[in-house]
Amino acid sequence: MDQVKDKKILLVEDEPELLRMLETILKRDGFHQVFVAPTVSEALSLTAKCRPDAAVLDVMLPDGDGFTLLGEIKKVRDIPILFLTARGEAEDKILGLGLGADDYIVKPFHPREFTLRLSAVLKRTYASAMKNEMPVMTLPACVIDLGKAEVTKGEETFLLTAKEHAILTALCRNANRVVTTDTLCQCAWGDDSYGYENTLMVHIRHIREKIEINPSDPAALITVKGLGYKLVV
Amino acid sequence: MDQVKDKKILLVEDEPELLRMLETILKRDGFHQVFVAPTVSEALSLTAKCRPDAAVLDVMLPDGDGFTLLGEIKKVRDIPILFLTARGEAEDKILGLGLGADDYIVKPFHPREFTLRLSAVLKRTYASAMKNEMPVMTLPACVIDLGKAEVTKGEETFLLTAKEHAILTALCRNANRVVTTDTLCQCAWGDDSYGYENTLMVHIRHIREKIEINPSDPAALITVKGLGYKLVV
DNA sequence: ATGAATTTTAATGTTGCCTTAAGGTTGAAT
DNA sequence: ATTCAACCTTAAGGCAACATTAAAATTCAT
Repeated sequence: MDQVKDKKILLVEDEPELLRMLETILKRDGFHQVFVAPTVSEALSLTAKCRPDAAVLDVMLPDGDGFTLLGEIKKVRDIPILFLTARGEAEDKILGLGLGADDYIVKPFHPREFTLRLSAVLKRTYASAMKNEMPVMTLPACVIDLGKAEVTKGEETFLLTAKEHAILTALCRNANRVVTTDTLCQCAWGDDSYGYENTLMVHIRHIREKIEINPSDPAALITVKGLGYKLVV
Repeated sequence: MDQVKDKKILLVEDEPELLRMLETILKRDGFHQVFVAPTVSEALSLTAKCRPDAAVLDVMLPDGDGFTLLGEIKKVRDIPILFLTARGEAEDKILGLGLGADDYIVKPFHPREFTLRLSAVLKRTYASAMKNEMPVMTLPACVIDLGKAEVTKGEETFLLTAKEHAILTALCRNANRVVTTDTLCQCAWGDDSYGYENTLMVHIRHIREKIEINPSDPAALITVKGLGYKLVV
């Protein structure tokens, strides 16, 4: 459960070829929550919508430069920021002056160096926060973050309610294994949980609405008739 | 007075030519307390004697490698360490695995990049110590300075009271994650904190009045019904 | 001791989560 | 085909959890 790889990365780069390459590298090295934007304006709206945990910015962008974008992002979210730059291109500006950049990487770069620097920055920033052991589950359709009590599906994130959180926690802890209805009820309502089977069903539906692509044709939260449910990851 | 330049730097490099170059660069860029050692053993004795504030280690050394030296140094002093490495030379080991390196630089490098990275590492490590242990959080609407126990929103600055400070500290330490009501009560009132839930709510309101644009429509201090609160940054 | 600032209590208002319940599907067994 | 059981879906109301406010109690500095 490498928490670093579960962080949401915002990639801002206008050159399509380089963008595709960066995305491929990230995905290959295990980052599965990558959001991309080719312009400053799109980057800002994405930041508001997806709440990334770190951003990688090219210095040169079609509708502005990375420095001002950094300022805008930092105003909204205090996340670590990594710059992409050509050799000699304002290197001292980036790290030296207090612009707020956390690191920068010089083009052309070794693919691994990219993810290494990103991981290092994330580790520094979130080291203390990552001690907490609430798991992050990655499904094909979404990411379930029990610590944040939220699930991110595509570009929207939903908050989990108390019951949903309790039920999903039980399912995540037993990922890929069937959890009986009784067990789930106990997790959500305590020992005296008889009579909540119907209510459980409603909550299952609500959870499916948040984690499934098509809630009526579940692919992750599978019901096993007569037994209970299982979360397939 | 630039504190960073006053820090003591330990340089461990066996190749005389490169060593001289590094020393020159450091001196030229204002670092005036530079200690050098060509071997692991000498580096260790120097560490004990001079108590450096940061170390720059070559990966390859005549009587051992930089990794084990890192371990030895970290055992004695918890200082930031920067690695010198040739391209491709065990790059992933250095940053990827939690070896404790704070940064690394690939040979051959731009002279200025060297001091920039070193400065950045020093700033990161000692920035909080130079001011105060307490973190500063930047939210869209305000800046929370726990060290000063104040929050600045627009043009006005509010002081935090003791309870507000305790609660906000717990929330900041767990930024973006849900903190249960119980935990918050414990942080503010100690172990025997049952019965303060209502009081907590009042304090939450007061905090919101200081950190939110519209305290009645919170954007940063979010309540997660049935679970607790989370501070979204 | 006095007054201001902080914390707590308590009473009332509000919200949206949880639950209920009614009707619909599905699939297996007869 | 019919029956039955298990599960699904939906919407609406109740109620617990949270919000809000003001005033009382406490603390603290002067």
